[in-house]
Amino acid sequence: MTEQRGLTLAVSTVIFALRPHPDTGRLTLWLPLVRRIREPFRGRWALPGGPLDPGDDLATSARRTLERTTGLAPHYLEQLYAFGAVDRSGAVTDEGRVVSVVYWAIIRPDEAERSVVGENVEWQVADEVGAWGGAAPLAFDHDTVLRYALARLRAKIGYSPIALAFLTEEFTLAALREVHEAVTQRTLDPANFRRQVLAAKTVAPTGRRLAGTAHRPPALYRRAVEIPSSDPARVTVTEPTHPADTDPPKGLS
Amino acid sequence: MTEQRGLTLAVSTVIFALRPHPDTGRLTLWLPLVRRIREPFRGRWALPGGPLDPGDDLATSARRTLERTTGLAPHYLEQLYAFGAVDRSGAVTDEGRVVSVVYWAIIRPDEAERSVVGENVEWQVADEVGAWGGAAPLAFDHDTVLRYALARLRAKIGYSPIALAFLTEEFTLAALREVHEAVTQRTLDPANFRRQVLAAKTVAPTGRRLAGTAHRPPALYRRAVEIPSSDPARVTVTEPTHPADTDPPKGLS
DNA sequence: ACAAAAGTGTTTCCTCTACACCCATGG
DNA sequence: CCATGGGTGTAGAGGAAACACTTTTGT
Repeated sequence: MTEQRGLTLAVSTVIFALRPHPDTGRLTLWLPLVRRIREPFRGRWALPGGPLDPGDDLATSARRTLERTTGLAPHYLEQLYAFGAVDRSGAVTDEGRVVSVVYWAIIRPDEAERSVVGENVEWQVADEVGAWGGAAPLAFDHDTVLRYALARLRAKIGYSPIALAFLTEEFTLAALREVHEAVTQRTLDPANFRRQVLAAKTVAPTGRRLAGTAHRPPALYRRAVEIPSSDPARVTVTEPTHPADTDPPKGLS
Repeated sequence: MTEQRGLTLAVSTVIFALRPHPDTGRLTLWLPLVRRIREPFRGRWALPGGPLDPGDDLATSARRTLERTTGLAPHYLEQLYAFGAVDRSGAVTDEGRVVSVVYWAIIRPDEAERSVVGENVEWQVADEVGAWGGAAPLAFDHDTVLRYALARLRAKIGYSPIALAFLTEEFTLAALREVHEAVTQRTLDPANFRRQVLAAKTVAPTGRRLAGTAHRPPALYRRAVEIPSSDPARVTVTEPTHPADTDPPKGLS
């Protein structure tokens, strides 16, 4: 096969972490954005990323971007989608066309705390970013990308144990519930949530309890399953995946 | 951004259609493969595809491949995954590395009938192809790709109306059930299947009936919904996707 | 009449939901 | 002893699975 002139393959990453909202104090999704210092879209915020190094796998490139912008390694990393519309950089620029393979990642808030925020890197509230968040549009088609990543995260947390990737080794069921509530933006019944989680056997009690809570001390739990990879090369025969996927609920339709 | 030497972006497509199995006569999944006439993997079967034309969108490229190999337009087309392992062509070849964005498609059997089968194109039974089917491995990492596409199709048919893409304008509920049975490889209770499909309101009766059946004439139905696109640019605010997709069953976990 | 599939009814089981209620700790 | 969340119990609604039974055609 011949090389294609005027075509660049880039890898970008949507990096999610949970932090309190600056106004309400409620736990919400944040992500780091990078201010563009060159045309096109100079001055606008964009997802961190860069051209694919020919020596790197796609996921490796995503990890590298993550390390570069936050200094961290992800606790979950999944390919989101390949975006390749001809006009996705606005008009086709002189430098040619860019196809982006986008990944999305989850990092833990305790680690995000000590993340090194570079000069043109800034953490922002996911739902208040870009045109959909009432702010200036992100560069390229990154508004669409971010919305799609949010949709995937919010769908997938419903049928996959990825919520665990937001938590430290030991955690209470209340903390796990707060992750679900923050991501899906709706409150859950603590009693029913507890039963569903325990029935799924994705967590196991450590036997220890959290002290100093001004109420009955809650039991501590740990992960009882590995957070599943959606890498096609690692998927077993019986298990499908997403969902891309995006995966989705139940029944026929 | 600068161009990357030694890196080609290709688009391949997994094209599914349903036909009777040559031995058992039961409805099964088939797909067209292309015999490679050049190194690497000369003589081996491969998924149809080719390098991305800089003037084409990714989906456009997939459609072009489909038209070239079968002469047809798909009734369903969805991006599957971007495969980019450094060594996915075996060793890194002289021509350099190839990253493939893979799509999967559904075409109708009545159309597949009159599909033009070229010299090095052959329709084969999906589950009997490649190393997993007990035959010679497919070229590149196409065994993995095909298995992933099959998993996605089999998962997605459970929660999305894509089964309709295998059928003509008018169809019986038995025909729709046979599509589900052929794809998932398990039999379904006709009574319960009927109720689930009707409750989902994805089909509507045409008022007409199918005659000449050696039994009570079944009612004919038509699609009552568009088969949803999973293109991120077309996804609405409320609906997630896979899916990735691949999406997946219900409940927490 | 009989076979064979269409289509309806019914029972059982299981899960999800809502919400009442008791438990254990800090102040 | 009171407030606060942790944790358990339970009754009702709804859906899925299994399967009996009736309907309508061709032969």
